[in-house]
This record gives sequence, C-alpha cells and structure tokens, in this order.
Amino acid sequence: MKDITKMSDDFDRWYTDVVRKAELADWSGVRGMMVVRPYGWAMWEAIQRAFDDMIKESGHENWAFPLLIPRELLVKEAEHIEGFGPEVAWVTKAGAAMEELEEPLAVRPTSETIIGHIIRRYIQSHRDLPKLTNQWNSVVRWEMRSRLFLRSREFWWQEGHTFHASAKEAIEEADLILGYYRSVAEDWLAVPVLVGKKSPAETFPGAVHTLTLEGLMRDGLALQMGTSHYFGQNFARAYDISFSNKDNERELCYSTSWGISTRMVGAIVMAHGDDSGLIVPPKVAPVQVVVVPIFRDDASRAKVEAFINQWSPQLKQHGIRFRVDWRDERPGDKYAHWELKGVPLRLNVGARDVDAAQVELVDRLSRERRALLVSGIATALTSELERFQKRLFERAQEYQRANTVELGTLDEVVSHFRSRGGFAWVEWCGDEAEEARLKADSGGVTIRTIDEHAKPSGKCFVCGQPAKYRVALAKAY
RNA sequence: CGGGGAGUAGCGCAGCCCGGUAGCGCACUUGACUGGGGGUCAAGUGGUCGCGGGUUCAAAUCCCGCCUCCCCGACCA
Repeated sequence: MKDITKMSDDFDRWYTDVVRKAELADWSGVRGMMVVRPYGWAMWEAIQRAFDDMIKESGHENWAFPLLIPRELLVKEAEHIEGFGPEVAWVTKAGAAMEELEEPLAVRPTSETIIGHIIRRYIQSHRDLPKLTNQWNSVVRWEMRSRLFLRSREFWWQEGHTFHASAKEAIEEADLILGYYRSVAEDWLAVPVLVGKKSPAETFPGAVHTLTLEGLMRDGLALQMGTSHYFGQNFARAYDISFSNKDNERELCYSTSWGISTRMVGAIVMAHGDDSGLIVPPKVAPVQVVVVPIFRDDASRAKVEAFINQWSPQLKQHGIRFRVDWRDERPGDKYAHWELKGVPLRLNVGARDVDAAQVELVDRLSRERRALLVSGIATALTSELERFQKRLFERAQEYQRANTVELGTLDEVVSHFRSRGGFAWVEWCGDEAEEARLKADSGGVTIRTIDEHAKPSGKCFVCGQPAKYRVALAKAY
C-alpha cells in the first residue's frame, strides 16, 4: 500500500504500481491478456454510459457482430489487411482432436470487414441510409509488448461503423463523433485534448482520413485517446456495399468508423495521478465521496453511526456515489487507501463533529481540511464535486499550456525533445519523407495531429519551403 | 520478434554454486490494548518451490523442453 514508486523516480513503474494497487487491472497469466477489475471496469462503464447516451441521441444503434472473421473477408481491402496483418490472431484448429480448419478464422482486430460484408444485406435503397451501427466488444491484436490499459493483446472498446449516401454526410459523421470524443475526454475525464487530422503516415489502414484526439500525460508523452475515420468509398468498393440513389442509379456507400477503448482508463491514471496514487474525475469516479467514521468504542461508534445515518440518505437521493468505510482499520490507513484509489472527496466524521453537527471535508487535490455543516450537505457536496471536476480540468489545461511550445526548425525540434516532453507546434510542407526523417532524427517524435483550422504562412520546419500545415509534434505512447 | 534478467506462501525476497526436514520480512487470522494521517503486544494459518520430462537411493537445488513476468530495442488503439 505504501510502496508505490515515486512518479519522479520511474514513471512507468509508478503507473504499473498505481494500476495494480488501486485495483484497476492486473495481468492474467496469459501473455498480454489483461484482467480489468471492478474498480477499473466501473470507470469504463461510466465512460460507456456517457458515450452511449451521446450516440443514441443522434440515432445510432448497437449491434453485435461476430468475433471470428473468415480469411477471405479480411483480406479484401488491400491497405487494411496490410496494416493489420502483422497483429492478427488466427483460429486454425477446433475440437478435442484439434482438427485443422479448412479456412482459418481471424479473431477480429477490428470489424470493418465483417460488418461491411454483413451490412450490405440491409442496404438496398437510399431510404435505408444512413445506417448508423455501433458495437461494444473486445478485440484482439497480437502485440509484442504490453502495458496495462495502454497496450494489451485484448482490449475493450466500442467500434462504430456508419454508412451514408453522400461523402459530405459521412465526413460530417466522422466530425460529429470526434466532437463526442472530445466531450468524453474533456467534460468527463477532465483531460484536455488536441483534436485534428492525422498525417498520411498515421492514417488508419484503408481510410481517406483519420481524425484523432491527443492528450498529454504527466510524463510529457502524448496519448492517442480515440480516432474517427472517414473511408470514402474504399470499404464499400471492397465489400460491394451499394444502394439505389434517388435517380435509381447504383452507387457505392460512403462509410466511417470510430473507436475509443479502455485505454481511456489509462489516460485517467496518467493525466491526473500523483505520488499518492490516482485522482479520479468525479463524473467517472466509482466512489465520489467516502466517509471515514472515527470512533474508539462501541458507544462512540454508535453515536457516529447514528449521525451519519441522519444525513447520508440525502446523498443517495442527490445521486452522489458514496461509501461509508466501516472496515476495522485505523483512520490513517483508510485515508491512504482512498487517496490511492483517487476518491475526490473524503468526509472524516468523529464525535467532535457530531457535537458540532458538521463533518470534516478533505479533497484529493488540495488535501485541505475544512468543516462542512450537515445542514444542506448533499447540495454542498454536489457543488463541491462539480468544482472538483472543473479544478481538475483546469489543472490539466495549465499543465498542457506549460508544456506546449512553438518551434521553427528540425534542429530546434531535436534539441527541444532531447530534454523535454510535451507538444511542439511547427509548420510543415506535407512531405512524407520528411515525416520519417523527423522520427529518425529526433528519436521518436511524431506528428500527432494537424490543426485543420490554421492557415500557415511560414516555412516548413524541415525543408524551408512554404508550409501547408500547422502540426503538433510529440513523443507518444 | 531480437538482446538481457527473473519465476520459492497474497506481496517482497533468502536458500540453488556444493542434491538430503522449505525459511525470513510484510500481509492475513484470533485476542488484548489502541483509534482525528499509514499502531503495539501475543498466539496462529498459509507452499503441487512456474509446468512437463530426465539424472539420482534422494531434486527448489543438476540436465532438456515449454510457459509466464520484468528491462532494453524494432512494430502498435
């Protein structure tokens, strides 16, 4: 409990310590396969609810598509299979005798191919469009190196797949979802993000363009927190997904796909945590308020318990997720325990407080203690939670601001990232060879996103020719 | 997937070189004292020594194969 590695000593160990000791997740014993424990899964459930509500509101429907994909289907879209080929796991045998299958089945690394193949049945007319599908599932990618939540061979996500009658509508769909993702990251997780387009080198295999959101973690590395892809007619062509348009002509659909994953939970850890453990944004916190009763004998325990019972039902009525920690531990242990778990607000309640009709409120960010009268406590805590959410976001914003710079040349970029992390904005001509050179020369700095709204007026940071794009650079997970 | 290290109680480790009763700290259980920031004392529980095979009278220890984990690199939501 006490022995989490200090963040400043070794960020990676700190991360692993926090994830495991705060009981978010664990390794399973099968290489790269993670166990998400209830406390971590509860955060994912909060994210799921938030995003699911958003997409339902705009007419999306949840489906369940198959786990296994025939090889012939997977390989139809050339770029797609080229991109995913190296990390696909195959089922080649079945039954007690392990008989060889006639056709190997891929365990889905993502479902564009199988959904494309299936959805074409349900699309005949422009009246069947748009078809807005989503599924909550897990996928398998045969990664060589794994980290809890950030890179495991199986991970949980949602994958949305939509089909439209026009390019414009599909492009708007990808934009709409990106906006939802931004809201999940900023409004729910309190992690400020850069949003924009990926460079060609980082674009999803088979996509026309990929939109991304990039958060900044406390070790200065960027984390891709979600992507939304516009496919044009690429997948519709490969899987023959067409419809009769208003002029009764056959036309290929325009499609999109988009996903956010349990990686989001890793982002919460790395964007907000400190040497004492997690700090969980109230909106996704499994426990928002923890009550630590303080007593020394049966009589004082009864007194404190009766007091807590007076006002705690109000918290429930106000929808506050709270817990009273009656475990037989000392208060100091409980404080440390709930700090490790990142619970935003703690109420210490002892006999003195009972007499004063108040509780002692301690928040996870400042750790300051102050008295809070129990009259109107639920309303007060609700606004404290809102304020906590806001403070956490502002703190992360300030961190992002303090770790974002503007640079002019490749030399500056290389030397800057030798000693620091964070984001660096530069202007770029768009040449892909230069993007590769950036990565090689700088030891892994990549273009995280392109600012779609900026109109560059300067020179490319690599070649000095007139720039076309303003791009954010960072080292990333 | 390359290079290095490791697997012995829930966690951290010693024992292995030189084969012969499986140990230590923390945690856990019970009790007493204690209780507003990580307690004290006492008595206890807990082990297919990662898995499979081999050598041997005898294997945690020696040999072979496999699995898993950690660190460093190349690839990645």
